[in-house]
Amino acid sequence: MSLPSAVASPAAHDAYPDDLDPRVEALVKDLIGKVADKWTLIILEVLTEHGEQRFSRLGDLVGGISQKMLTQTLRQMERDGLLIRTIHPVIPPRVEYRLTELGLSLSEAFCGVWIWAAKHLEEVDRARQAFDERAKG
Amino acid sequence: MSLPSAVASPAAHDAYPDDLDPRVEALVKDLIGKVADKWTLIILEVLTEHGEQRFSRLGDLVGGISQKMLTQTLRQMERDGLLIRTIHPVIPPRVEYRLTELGLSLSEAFCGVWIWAAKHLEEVDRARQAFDERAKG
DNA sequence: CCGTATCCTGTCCGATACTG
DNA sequence: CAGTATCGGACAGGATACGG
Repeated sequence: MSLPSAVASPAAHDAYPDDLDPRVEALVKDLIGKVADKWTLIILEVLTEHGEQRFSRLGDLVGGISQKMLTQTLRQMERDGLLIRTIHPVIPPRVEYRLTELGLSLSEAFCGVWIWAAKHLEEVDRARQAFDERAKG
Repeated sequence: MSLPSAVASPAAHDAYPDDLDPRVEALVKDLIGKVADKWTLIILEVLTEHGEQRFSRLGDLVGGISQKMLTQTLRQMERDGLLIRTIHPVIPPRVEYRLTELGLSLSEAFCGVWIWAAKHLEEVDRARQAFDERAKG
């Protein structure tokens, strides 16, 4: 996927696609709201990095997620077509999750955000300290 | 910002930066969790597209946000160094918000996600219908 | 092992009213 | 205009127990 090149306008406006239809825009915002969930992001990253995984391993790799939230988030992602759930009829049961093409494409779209977070971690931390200092003094 | 080129590995792993230190990884996940909030995303987009804005106009442009959430989200973003709040000492009071360089860089990182959402809106919708159909039948 | 069901607590978030 | 304060309903999300 190639991003539209930023033009030299006063405020870097045109990096975003202009969806003129306000109804479409509302839908996009709504979709963003669902898909930009913390756990969804992390699961996308884990599955991208480690490939297909079974339920419990996925939970370990994600870290700090309850079984309930893991199930819930995985269901929503499955419903949205981001991943496929495969049940192997063996004992003990074995369920594996893997990204679809759609899921992988979303993961790639989020890639820049992960890089941003890793890169600017300390800068954000400093900003917070400065803010808190000003608020306190 | 240029993304690292995806290498031809089995599952497109290496698009993500590998932060080996688990403590750093935890911090990154935490930061993602805060920054990937729905309202934060939309405010980033609005300020990127329309430039510096005052409080109420911002609320209108965002759409569907309560005054409380707007204030709250703006404060957090200011604390994180994503935007600057300028108070003009006039009557009636006039407060303007504009992105910092940091905020703009985050906005750019999210750009790909907006494009993804706009592009795959219908695909997600179809996936949901198919899923619901299977669940019902 | 992979869930679902239940309970319970905290937090989100809108509505409303009030200040400078 | 741009907030702050407070209330209250809804829901997120953890802990636990149980079922297939």
